[in-house]
Amino acid sequence: MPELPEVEATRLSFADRIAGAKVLSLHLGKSLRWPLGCATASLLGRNVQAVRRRGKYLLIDLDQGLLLLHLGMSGSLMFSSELAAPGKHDHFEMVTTHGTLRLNDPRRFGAVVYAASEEAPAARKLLDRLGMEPLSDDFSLVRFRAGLKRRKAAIKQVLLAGDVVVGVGNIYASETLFLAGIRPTLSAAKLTRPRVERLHAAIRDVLARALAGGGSTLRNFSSAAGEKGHFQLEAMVYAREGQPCRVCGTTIRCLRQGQRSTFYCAHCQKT
DNA sequence: AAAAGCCCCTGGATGC
DNA sequence: TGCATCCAGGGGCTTT
Repeated sequence: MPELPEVEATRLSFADRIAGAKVLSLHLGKSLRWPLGCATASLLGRNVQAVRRRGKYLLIDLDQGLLLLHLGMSGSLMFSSELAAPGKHDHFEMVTTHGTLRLNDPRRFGAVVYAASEEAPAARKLLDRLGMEPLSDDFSLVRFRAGLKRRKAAIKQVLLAGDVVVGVGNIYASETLFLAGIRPTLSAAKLTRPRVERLHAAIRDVLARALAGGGSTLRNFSSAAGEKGHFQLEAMVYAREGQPCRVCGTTIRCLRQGQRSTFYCAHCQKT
């Protein structure tokens, strides 16, 4: 479910409401990807100061230390003062004076990790490798181009890896490459300047539009306030194998790159 | 340093 | 209806 727009929409849906809250209890059930990294009791009484995002990680700042939270493939958050009883896949719960934050994650690829600070090893291990934020000013054309220049791997996989630019998941990787008219298998280093320009614009455009639409995706999504997104952007290629390209009618193809599906139009994305 | 594979886990869809 | 197989929006870790 969550690529950058969904993670950001999730953040926006509860950041203001939880800010200033005091932690009353904290519970990590069936283990997620890693252990929390501290005793839950040690977090009681701390205050939530803000919720930030870095890549697909949510950073919950406490007055001392922070929680890093990742939704993985199937995670979603709810924040409310009136939640129903926890279900089978609710693996993390933090009760605060402003409401209860709960992580539901069937596949358990998600994570909740405590770090004493953003410079602590527990945080750096996860954050250090992350590339530029696509919706921020530091995602400049010049830096994007420089980042791609030193990568010989296929552009689709470089986008997905997240060390040049973060937040582009498997759906948006296919979609942005279609919009930019670039073949997913092309080496990142070999992209011509105009192609890099088009890709740069496509990434910003698609992610910004998805976010503006309430952070919904091409599939299901609801924010931590339980609101569905209203993203009406239709997939041009994703999951459309065998169907006609919406632009030229050519049959959309699917290929495997690094154990993930890639969809593209061989006519609109010639090289 | 970079790239390629592997793996974590559950559920839904599909096919026999 | 039951069972096996395949696939899924992520990403850290280990091996080349």
